[in-house]
Amino acid sequence: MTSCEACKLRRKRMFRCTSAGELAAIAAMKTEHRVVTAGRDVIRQGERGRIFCTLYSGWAIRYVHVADGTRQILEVVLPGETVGLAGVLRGTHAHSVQALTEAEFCILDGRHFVPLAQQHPDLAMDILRARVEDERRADMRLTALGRMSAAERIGYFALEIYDRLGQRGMATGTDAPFPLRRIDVADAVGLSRVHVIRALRELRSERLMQIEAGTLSIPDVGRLAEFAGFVPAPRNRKRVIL
Amino acid sequence: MTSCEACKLRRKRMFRCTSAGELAAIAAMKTEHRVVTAGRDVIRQGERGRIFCTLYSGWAIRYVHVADGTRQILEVVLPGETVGLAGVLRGTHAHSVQALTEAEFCILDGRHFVPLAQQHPDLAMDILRARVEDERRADMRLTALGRMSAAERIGYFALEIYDRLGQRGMATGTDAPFPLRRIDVADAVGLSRVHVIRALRELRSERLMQIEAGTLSIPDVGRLAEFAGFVPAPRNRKRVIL
DNA sequence: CGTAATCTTGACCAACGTCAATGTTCGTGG
DNA sequence: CCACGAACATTGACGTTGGTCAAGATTACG
Repeated sequence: MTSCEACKLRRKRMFRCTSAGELAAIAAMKTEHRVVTAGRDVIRQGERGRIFCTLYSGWAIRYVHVADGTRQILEVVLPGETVGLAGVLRGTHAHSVQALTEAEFCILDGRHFVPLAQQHPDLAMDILRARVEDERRADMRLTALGRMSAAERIGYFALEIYDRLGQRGMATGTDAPFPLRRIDVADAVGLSRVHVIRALRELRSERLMQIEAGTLSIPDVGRLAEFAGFVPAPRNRKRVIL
Repeated sequence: MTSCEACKLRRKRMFRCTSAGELAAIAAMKTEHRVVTAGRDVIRQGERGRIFCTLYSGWAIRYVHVADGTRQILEVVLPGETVGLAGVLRGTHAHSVQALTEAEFCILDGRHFVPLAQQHPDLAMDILRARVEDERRADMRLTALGRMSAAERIGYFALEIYDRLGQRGMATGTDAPFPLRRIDVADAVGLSRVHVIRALRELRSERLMQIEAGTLSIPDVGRLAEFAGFVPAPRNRKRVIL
């Protein structure tokens, strides 16, 4: 089991340094290092909020099941992000978490969270800061669904992910990995699979962006950002990692 | 100026009791009790995050300005809810807050927040809990915009507000105050004003809900909830109030 | 009583969803 | 190496939902 002390993720520049005391407490919370194949749920909507987890490698999504049998993808989860904390604090997970590619998760014991946060006020404050940043992203996604056209929504969605990949050093030049299928994009931006294909054709013909063979290409980030009304979040502060 | 110690809101059953020490610290953070007329902004998108505030009475909205001149309403703010904390922690307010009716706000000094939270870990934890609950609501709103029809979205939106009004004792029987205009509903659920009117006609003809003369009527909450896929949040814990 | 704001309706149009057929990619077994 | 099937992507035809525009109707308020 990969130990928190040896964790390569937490050395990345985008993440906050963790004091020795905090690190020990986080390590004590870790119960399992779970490797999951693509398509597997790690957390299921409705489950008791016993665990939460940090994505160590690979891609995942946070989604809800909708009454008519479809789903709404709430968020794409990238390495270093923690999911399921809400379910721990509320008692029940209100959404599922699924691996999109083969992925590794650090499984954390929810019972340890409250004492940990109370004994480490700095850490607790940075967790709050991270949620506040996530809240802003959620606000922007809501705005995209409420007020933008199909092509703009997709452009916005791609840019948000591209930006977050860049922070992790996972985007090279104009390209970034992008393992989502058309149906995943559709379920994230609130469109049908077929219409996503049509909007992607439009975006490609305008040379704004392209998704091909699991790779997202954005020839000119500024131009796509203007088209989609995307404003990157300021990076004034490093993010906590649990 | 209404003092925090004499605050009537915090006596409501839905809110958590505040210890004497916490109350003193919160009172020290309060810089102003501001009465605002309908339509006035209390926080403006782009502003430095110097202040945040708790709505004491009246209704407000949290919204963002969209490039094409329209707006997206992110949330309806009800008495006892705090807005702008994200702007304080991020440095800049990413959204505006506007009074929808004449409203009273407790204006709080953002500089005092971090020390307050660190000296009162229980309070900090309850703030985190409140945000986690808000996150769930945001997830559900996203799902409504992404996957539901016009009438369902409006039904969902109305029920969410009706439920929150109920917690505050502001809904009587089948009725609740509802000062939003058609255009406000439209900007909240991502539709045009005209289409909101059409969907409301449908909802009224099905006797699911009605908005008339500033009053929302829901003859049968269960039936509307089924129609709109609304599941009320469990009320296992009281909410913090700042 | 008059004016401004908001609501309502109908006509028309654009965006998006649905369905069905075809193409493409990729892994598997012969 | 090839044949086959499964999963996914793509396209076109067509239907539905929701947006836009413009003209009254209603309400609130001075």
